This record gives sequence, structure tokens and C-alpha cells, in this order.
Amino acid sequence: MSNHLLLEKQLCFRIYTLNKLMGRLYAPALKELALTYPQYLAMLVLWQHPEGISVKSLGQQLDLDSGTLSPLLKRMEKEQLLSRERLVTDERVVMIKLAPKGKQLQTVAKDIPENMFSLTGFTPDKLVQLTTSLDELIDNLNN
Amino acid sequence: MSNHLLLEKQLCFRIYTLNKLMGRLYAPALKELALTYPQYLAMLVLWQHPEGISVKSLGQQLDLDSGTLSPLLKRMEKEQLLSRERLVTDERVVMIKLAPKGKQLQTVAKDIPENMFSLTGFTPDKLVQLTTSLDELIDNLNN
DNA sequence: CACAATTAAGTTGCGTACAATTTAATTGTG
DNA sequence: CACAATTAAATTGTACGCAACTTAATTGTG
Repeated sequence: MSNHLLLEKQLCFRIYTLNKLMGRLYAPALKELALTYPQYLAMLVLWQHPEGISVKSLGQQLDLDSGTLSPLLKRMEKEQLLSRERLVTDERVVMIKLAPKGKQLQTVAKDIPENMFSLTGFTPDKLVQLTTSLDELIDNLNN
Repeated sequence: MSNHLLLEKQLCFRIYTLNKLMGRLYAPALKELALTYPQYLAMLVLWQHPEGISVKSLGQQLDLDSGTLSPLLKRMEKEQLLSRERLVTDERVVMIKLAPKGKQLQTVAKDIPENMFSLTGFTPDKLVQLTTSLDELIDNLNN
């Protein structure tokens, strides 16, 4: 008699646990950058868009809405990591641009991915296999 | 020249995205139970412990501390899903027991895991393979 | 051109997470 | 037994996520 309501059997619980675990493992490294984990993810996007990016586009890449992003970006602006400015050509759009302090952080953050990878104890092959599965799953769940 | 600071390459970002995605996919089903996702996870543990369980033990199974659990359990108590009572033999310990309303919810929740599984679009084999990888990863990250 | 519909951000309110601290009870040690 | 150390919950404060709503600008349609 298999009980499907067992915590240990649930994929969702593993994802939930892993997400919190990752957050805690990133914490020490991110503390040096004075970034939270979601702020770090936002910086990853911004470092790829030196020309700036709209809040909407940032939200699409991070899968976050303005309800989360607006206050987050405000806090980061206060820390002088970025600037927020409305487009003259379309006043609805707020463009986010890296400030000098935000740009400089990239150098400091450079080694974080490698260091985190080593914590997984996975081989590169195994990691690729896992991320491929996860991408497929994300795709399926997004329909 | 590979840039390790690419969002798309990061395992952590996939986990982060998946976690939010799962939360949203569970939301409609959980709305019928009037439970949040973490509350549902707590119920999964409680359904396995009809005799009751301490806050500490619940926290160990969910990987949550009292800072999160205390207010969460208080809200669930107010909804008459469970009771909270200090042990007479050790007044530090608060025991959580399912209330009748909490027990009844198990029947309503019975089909949730199956329904969520079908959303993944994965074969049972593939799902087992993925969860095995995730368990291994969680294990490694916990050292 | 008028004006309804759409779009982009922001705001509000609620429920987590979690670090840091506090409170109270119990245990260990001399 | 006294009392320092430990333990279990709770509290405080900050930062997400997100649903629901608001505000303001732009677009589409007749």
C-alpha cells in the first residue's frame, strides 16, 4: 500500500529544500557583496546588459513580477548599485542601468559560480545531465 | 571565452525558478484546502504522525527553524487544523497534534501528488532518476 | 479625434525564510 | 545543591514572492 502523501516521495519537497539550501550556501559569499540571493540573480542579468534593461524584461528573465521587483530594485538603487529612469519615448517603461558600484561587483563575484559548483560534488557531466532534466521539467511545467 | 556568470548556466537559478513554478502550480489545488504550500508540507508530516510531533522534530523534517514555524503553526491553529500544547514532562517542548479538521483534509488532499505528477510530463522512471539525483545533491550540499 | 482597452510600474497586504535575540526550562558539572 | 551551559520556542526585523489593486501612459478602434 503506497501512500502518495509521503513527504519523502515528493519532487516538490526536494526542490523546496534545495532552494533553501542553496540560499544558505550562497549567503556567506553574497554577504561579501552585500547582496541577497535574488539581488545577485538580478545582477547576473544586469551584467549581461550593460546598456540597461527594462523592469519588464528583467522580470521576464527572472520570472518575477513588478510586485517583487519594484521594491527590490529600489533597495538596490539606494545601495547605489543601479539607477532607475523612465524612458522619454515611453514614460511607462523604467530602464535599469548599472551604476559604477554595481559594475565593480562583477569582478568580486567572478569566482562564485566555480566555488558553488565545487560544493555540489558533482562531475561536470553529471551536472549537465541534471540541469538538462531540470530545464526539460521547467519547460513542461510552463506548458 | 565562457562566462560563468551567465544566469542560464546556473543550477541555482533553475532550482529557484522551479521552486516558484511549483508553488504556483500547487496554488489552485491548495486553495481548495485553504492551505499555503509550506502549510501543505507541514500537513504531510503531521498526517504521518497522528500521535503528534514536537516543533523541533517538525522543523528538522521540513528544514525550517522556529522563526518560521512558530507563526506558521499559530496561523494553522487559528484555522483549527491543529493544536499546540506544551509537554508536561518538559515544558520547553511544544507538541503539535492534528485537530479533526486537519485530519479530514487528508482525504481531500489525496489526489494532489498524482495530479502534480501528471503535470511534469515525465515518465515514472525519469522522475525517479531525477529525484535520485536531487537527493544526492542535497546530501552533498549538506556535507 | 474620442475613448475604451491595453500595458508598465508601483502599492498594499499577507505569508513565508532566516539571522539574531530573548525567554524559560532543563541538564551537566563541580 | 548551585549555577553555568544547553536546549526549545518565541520574538523581532528585514527581504522576498505574489495576488489583487491602483496609477499613469500608450495603443487601438470606430
